[in-house]
Amino acid sequence: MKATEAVAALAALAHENRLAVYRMLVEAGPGGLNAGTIATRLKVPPSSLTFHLQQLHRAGLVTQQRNSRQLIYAADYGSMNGLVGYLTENCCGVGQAQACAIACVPVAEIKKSGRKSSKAA
Amino acid sequence: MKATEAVAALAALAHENRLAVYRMLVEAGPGGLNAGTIATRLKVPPSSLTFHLQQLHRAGLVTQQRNSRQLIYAADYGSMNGLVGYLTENCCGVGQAQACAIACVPVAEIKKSGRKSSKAA
DNA sequence: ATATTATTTCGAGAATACTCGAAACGTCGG
DNA sequence: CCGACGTTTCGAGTATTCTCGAAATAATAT
Repeated sequence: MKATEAVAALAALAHENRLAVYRMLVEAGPGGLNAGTIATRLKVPPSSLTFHLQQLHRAGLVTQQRNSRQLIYAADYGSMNGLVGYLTENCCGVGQAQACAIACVPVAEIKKSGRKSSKAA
Repeated sequence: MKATEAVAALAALAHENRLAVYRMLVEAGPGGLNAGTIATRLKVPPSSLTFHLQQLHRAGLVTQQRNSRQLIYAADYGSMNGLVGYLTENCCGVGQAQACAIACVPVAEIKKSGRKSSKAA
């Protein structure tokens, strides 16, 4: 992932409504949701929602697919993982990742062993 | 982590220079770097860099500490992990995370088993 | 005290992003 | 074909962010 792409993805997520949309889609799973459903749930005017969905789509974070009259949006998990990987790349230096392995994305660890018991931030 | 905090963190990272600063600090490790070093490496005017460092600091992504004349900035790994966790929360629904576990943040998996062989995004 | 270094604050112009109503566009049912 | 539905495009006003030189602040050395 290039820096430009990462910036685009982060900018796309850096807005209250868009972040809410994205998380809604992440939770919704591969089936996604249609635009109207999202607009209703978030109480955002259709034209505003389109604006935000386009930002997410252009950034590659969500996919768009037509189902007859409806447009289905779904989270693109690959790009999400790419972004997370980009942020944590070379954490604590290239050869010494072990030095602070606990600090560098222990999310998966937490998810595997226990529940969400340690809210880091 | 609240939505407002996440938006602030994402907005802080959603800029070419700031993302470069942040990744530089993530790679630098807990020791951090002083402002001047960052400004020199990125070829950004001091006043501009301060503006960006403040954004990162206010968002809680980096810590600030004075060392005599120099100000040392370091990545706050806890907040980074919190942000990543927030993005991937409830992936594919609360009770059915297993359904698409591979899609939901396999970053740690990749880091553990092999090298960076599969560039997701 | 004075100079030197490291960094921040101030300020104002330039650029970019956000909101949302009205109108247009694709799709389906009758 | 025509109406209804779901969604997007257009446009203009409003708000926010970015940039960076000049001046101010903090810390140290002579």
